[in-house]
Amino acid sequence: MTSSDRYGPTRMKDVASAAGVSMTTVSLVLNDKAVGIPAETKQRVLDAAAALGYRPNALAANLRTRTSDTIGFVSDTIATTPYAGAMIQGAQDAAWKAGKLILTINTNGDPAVEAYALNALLGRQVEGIVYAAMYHQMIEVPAAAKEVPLVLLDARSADSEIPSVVPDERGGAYEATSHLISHGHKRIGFLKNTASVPAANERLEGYREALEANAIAFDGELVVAGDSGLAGGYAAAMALLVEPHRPTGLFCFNDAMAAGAARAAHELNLRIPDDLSLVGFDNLELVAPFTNPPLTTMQLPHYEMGVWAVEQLINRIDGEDFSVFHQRMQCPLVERASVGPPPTRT
Amino acid sequence: MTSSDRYGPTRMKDVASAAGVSMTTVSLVLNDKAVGIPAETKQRVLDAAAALGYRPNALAANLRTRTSDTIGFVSDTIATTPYAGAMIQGAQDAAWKAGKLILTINTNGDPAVEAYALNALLGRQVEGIVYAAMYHQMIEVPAAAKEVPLVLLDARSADSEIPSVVPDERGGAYEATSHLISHGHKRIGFLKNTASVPAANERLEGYREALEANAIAFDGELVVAGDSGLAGGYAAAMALLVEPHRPTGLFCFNDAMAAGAARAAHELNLRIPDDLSLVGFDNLELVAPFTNPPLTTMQLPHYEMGVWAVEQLINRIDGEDFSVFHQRMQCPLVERASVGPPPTRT
DNA sequence: TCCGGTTGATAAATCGGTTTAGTGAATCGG
DNA sequence: CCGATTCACTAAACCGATTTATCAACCGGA
Repeated sequence: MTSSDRYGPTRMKDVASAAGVSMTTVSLVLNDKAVGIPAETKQRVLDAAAALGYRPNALAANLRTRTSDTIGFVSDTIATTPYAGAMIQGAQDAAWKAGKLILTINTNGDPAVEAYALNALLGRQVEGIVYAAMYHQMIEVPAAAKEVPLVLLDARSADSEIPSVVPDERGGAYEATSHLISHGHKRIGFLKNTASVPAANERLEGYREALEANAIAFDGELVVAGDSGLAGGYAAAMALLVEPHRPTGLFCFNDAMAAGAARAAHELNLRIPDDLSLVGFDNLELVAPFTNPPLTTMQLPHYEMGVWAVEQLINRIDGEDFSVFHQRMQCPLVERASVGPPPTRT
Repeated sequence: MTSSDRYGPTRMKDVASAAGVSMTTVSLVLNDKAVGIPAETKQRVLDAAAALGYRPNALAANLRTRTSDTIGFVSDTIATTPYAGAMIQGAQDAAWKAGKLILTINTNGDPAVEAYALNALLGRQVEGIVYAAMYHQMIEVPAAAKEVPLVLLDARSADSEIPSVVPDERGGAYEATSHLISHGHKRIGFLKNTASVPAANERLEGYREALEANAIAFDGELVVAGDSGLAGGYAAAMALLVEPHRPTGLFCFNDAMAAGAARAAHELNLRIPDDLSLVGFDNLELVAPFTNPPLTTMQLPHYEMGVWAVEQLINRIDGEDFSVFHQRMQCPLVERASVGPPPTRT
């Protein structure tokens, strides 16, 4: 019944002949560039397109316009962290708002895969690339990635020309420590982790700065390192809590360590928050709310970072904004029930 | 210095004139379809392509070949569950192996977004669509999605023509219960959740079947419902454990409820696993290993489901396999330390 | 009647590849 | 030595859109 008895989806040509106009007219109408086309013709085109169930072939349009409305999302690892979801969600929401789709690839940290992946993305004419790490780290970006606008997500590069967004670790640590101080704590321990990641050093700095700002002397003995899991937190906390002059508050590198600290406290018959106050970091959605008592902690702004990265990328794609090169995203405090005033006698 | 002094990336035409051959030859060589082309010419083309840093425009190739090497991944929600990562990872790995890229969109459950998203994907000529839910559920698939091969991931549809993969809830529950039975437990409770999702009913069935298979009478009083969080598990377990003839083993709808049950046990001074054995479900990566003691639980095979979905999709795209319509993926038991023999006197 | 300007539209080039249909020269069988 | 293959390669059509350049018809004014 259609004008051409061809197998396959309807093309613009089909719409054109159905409406009795040229392809040019159809294109103009469908893209709202129909400046001099009378409403009657316009409607005829629209009707024909609807009747035929016409769906433009984006590949063809993109080829001609040399665009793709697609951005690449390259990550080293997706599955092994619970943070990934929020970051991707943020990135997608921002992309969606700008009418762009996201091509995702995760490389599992394999440089060969990475090179191949970048080629695949660039071959598909992605307009920009978000390069995401699943925890705050320094990375080296392959040269190929720099062929299009590029933004680093939860990672930084030695190349300062590449915009990046990471959590404000120092600020978060500062606020966490200040939170304890504001409740009256003076002896505050820091459970740091042994790994040498940016987060570790910066959170320690934030802790120190908060003490300093409140005229509390930094005491190296109150900083104990452990591995960043529950066991490490348990061990580190235990070391501090058995001391006679033990701290009344603990700022922990992350929620897992905080959970370990809580376990140590339970074993020592210290009640939380009555005898010991605890602040974690990360706000793990399935951990922090469910410790006993629920853990006060700092939220890692993964969603917001994802949004920022894509927005920034799109600004660069549009050639609008090149000003901000390095964003530190604030980590908000999530108050639950693990912080209270210190016990009256220490 | 190049043959054409044009701005922009090098095209096949450039490679052709650099190598002194036609575009046809270049295309043939680069796509390994060069049947009758002598090695010398082939090498000249390869060298020219390398020298110019030629990267084929996939959009153009795809337009001509009417393919896209792209599949769409539509999900209702990504961020709010910790499972998403593994599913996406599985899907990506399988896609990657087949040389395809994944366009991801999440709709947040909004039907308008969904319709728009499907149009965007189909417009980009995706070869197939994976439709993923973030927990096992029944869904209705928009008609548009059926225009290309389609596979449901962690979801089922009333339309039995659509292949789907979901966890084998019943089998998992059967194995979990059997695990308790094999340790000698006879009075086994089931903490079910109140929501009416497929997982709930099927896990209850698996529990009953395991009892039956081992000649243990089903006792409705040992099944208590609670909300699917920690609080619900706590309340439900408490109700069972204060009874004089309390169960010695508990199969819990999920790990969060199991954690709640553990908390209830602690309060009642019941030791795990000496006084009470516990099996969870989901193997939440940040919960199950860190309860005290670590929780024996059933793993949801998200990665494997992701792989299966894409493999199945690709089979259908290639027109190879249309046989399997509904896959139930086994949930393996993850043994930790929360199950032991029942106490000698109950 | 002729001219300049607007209106409403279109033919054809183009994007960058793939693929079909050939072409001219060399080789081969008889 | 001649027709038939094979070899090595290419010109041109094509995929399905966008965009440029152009055109016919009409209108008002000189």
